[in-house]
Amino acid sequence: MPRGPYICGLDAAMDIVGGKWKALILWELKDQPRRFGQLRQSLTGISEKMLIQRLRELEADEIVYRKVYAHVPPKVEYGLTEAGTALHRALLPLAHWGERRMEALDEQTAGHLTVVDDPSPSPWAARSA
Amino acid sequence: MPRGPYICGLDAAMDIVGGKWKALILWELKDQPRRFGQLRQSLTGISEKMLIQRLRELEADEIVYRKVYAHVPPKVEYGLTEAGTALHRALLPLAHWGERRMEALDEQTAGHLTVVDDPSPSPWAARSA
DNA sequence: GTAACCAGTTACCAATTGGTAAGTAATCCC
DNA sequence: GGGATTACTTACCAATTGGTAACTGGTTAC
Repeated sequence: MPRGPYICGLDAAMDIVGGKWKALILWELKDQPRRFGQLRQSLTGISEKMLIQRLRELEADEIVYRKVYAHVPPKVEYGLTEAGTALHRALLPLAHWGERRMEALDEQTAGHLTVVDDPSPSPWAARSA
Repeated sequence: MPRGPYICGLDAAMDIVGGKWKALILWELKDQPRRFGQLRQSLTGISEKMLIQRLRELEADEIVYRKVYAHVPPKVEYGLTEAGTALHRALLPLAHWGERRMEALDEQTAGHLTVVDDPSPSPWAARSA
C-alpha cells in the first residue's frame, strides 16, 4: 500500500478502490449493510483471507464501517460510511461505461458460431503499423 | 489479466483501468496525444518496461491508439480513442472525489506541528470495537 | 462430551507484478 | 568509424498479491 503522496485525485481514488475485489465489495454494500458470511457468499470466488484484508483496508480508509454485535455465534455487520456512499456515487459513471463496454464485447463475439480458441488477432486489437 | 467473465460493469471497467499507472496514463493523454518519451517524463517514477506494458494493454483494449511515424530516430504517438475519451469522462467524478478526499486528508494533518512518524492510530482509522 | 455456528486467524506456497540495467536497430552528423 | 537520438526489448531479481487449508474461541443444542 503506497498511501501517497498522490499525483492527482484519480491517483488517490484508485489507491483506495483499485485493489482486487474492492469495487465489488463496495457494490455489494451499496444498498444495505451485510454480514461477513453474506459477503463471502455473494462475492463468489473470494477467499476469506482476501475478504478480510480488503474489508480492513476499506475500514481503515473510512469507506466502510464495521459493527460488532456481542452475540454468540458472532455477528459482524459491514456497511458504507458517508464517504463510502459518496465514493459509490462517483463510481456510477464508470460502472455504466463498463456495462456498455460489455455489451459491445458481446456484440463482437455474437454472430459467429463456434468461435473458440481462434489464434488470429481480432481486427479491433490490431496494432497500427 | 483475467479478462472476464465479469460480474458487473464496474468489474469490467476496473479490469481495464485498475492496473498501476493506467489511470495516470489516461490522464496524461486526455488533452492531446503524447510521444513515448513525453509520457515517460511526465509519469515520474515509471520504468520504461511498465510504460510499454501498460500502453500495450490499453491499446489492446482499444483505449489508446498507437501511431508510428517512419522517422529516424523513431517517433511514436499515443492518444485516446473514442472509447478512451468516453472512459476518461466516466472517470471524472471519481477524480473529483479523490481530490476532495485529498483536501480532507490535508486538513487532518494541518494544525499539527512536527507530526512525523506518529505510531498511534489516527482517530478516523479507529476500528469499532 | 462434542458438534455446530460464525467470524475470523495463521502458516505456507505459487503466481503476478514491478524494478534495474543492459542491449538493439536505423539513420544522421561529425 | 563513432556518438547521438528514440523507442523499445530482454534477462534477471525482489516484492507484492493471492490461494488453500487448517486452526481458534465462546456459547448453545444434542
